Amino acid sequence: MEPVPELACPIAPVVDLVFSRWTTPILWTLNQYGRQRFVELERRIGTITPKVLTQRLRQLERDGLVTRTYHPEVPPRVEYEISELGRSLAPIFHNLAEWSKRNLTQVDEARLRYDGTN
Amino acid sequence: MEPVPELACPIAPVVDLVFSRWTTPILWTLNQYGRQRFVELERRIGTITPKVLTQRLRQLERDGLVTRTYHPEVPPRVEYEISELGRSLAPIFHNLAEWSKRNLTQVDEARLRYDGTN
DNA sequence: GTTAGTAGGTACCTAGAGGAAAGTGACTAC
DNA sequence: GTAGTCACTTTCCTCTAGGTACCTACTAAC
Repeated sequence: MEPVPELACPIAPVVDLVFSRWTTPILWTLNQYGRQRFVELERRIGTITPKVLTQRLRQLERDGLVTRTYHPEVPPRVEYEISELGRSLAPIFHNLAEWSKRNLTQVDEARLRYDGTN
Repeated sequence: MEPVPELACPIAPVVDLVFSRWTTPILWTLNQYGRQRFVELERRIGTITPKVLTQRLRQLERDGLVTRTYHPEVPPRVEYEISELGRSLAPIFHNLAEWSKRNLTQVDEARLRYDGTN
């Protein structure tokens, strides 16, 4: 058995890309509510700070999952939209939501069982 | 674990469950190579430390995604196996691998484009 | 008697992610 | 002339996940 590096797990890159902190709610919100402005995102997600929201949006833009449109008005207006590439993740999100709906109670039960037997 | 502002995002719980740090390679390895011992997991994943591996395995066991079998021999033997519930994630892993294979190059291209225009 | 192997446990420590709060610039409405 | 809006930026600070290193009991084998 040869030691296999962590990259032997072929989904590690996409997990980093899509499921790192805050990126999932951002992508979900953009996918769900369509093109929206910075403050709309901020308010919908609720507890995210502007600094982190900016960081994550820049990263998502760099990765090509989100497109940013700047309107040089006063006050400035910036709109974010999920890209074609980002939208291709929608079925996966849907699968995850389905799995959640079907199996999350089993996780809760397992936890109760585990905590009960100790 | 953390305050739950991401309630607007219905997949946040399952993301915490399945895609938090180290859990994905662990689940993937168990799903790919079947039932195995602690050291086998350790060697296959490569860079994980025993402390963290123990922590994550405990958590996965508590969540019902992994089953642990202890054999009181000398030296002790413990086997880990993915549970039925854990195995139900396999299609999602497969989807992610497919998405990777099909779209990861587009992410790389997007990054080059982004870095090039700045 | 000391080394190796197993499956961890424990104590300590550090890097870095992320939160809080205030600032910015250009303009408008009151 | 002051307050408010927007989309951030900057500075400072905290917290904790994860890494390092060492320890445990038990036995066989050398």
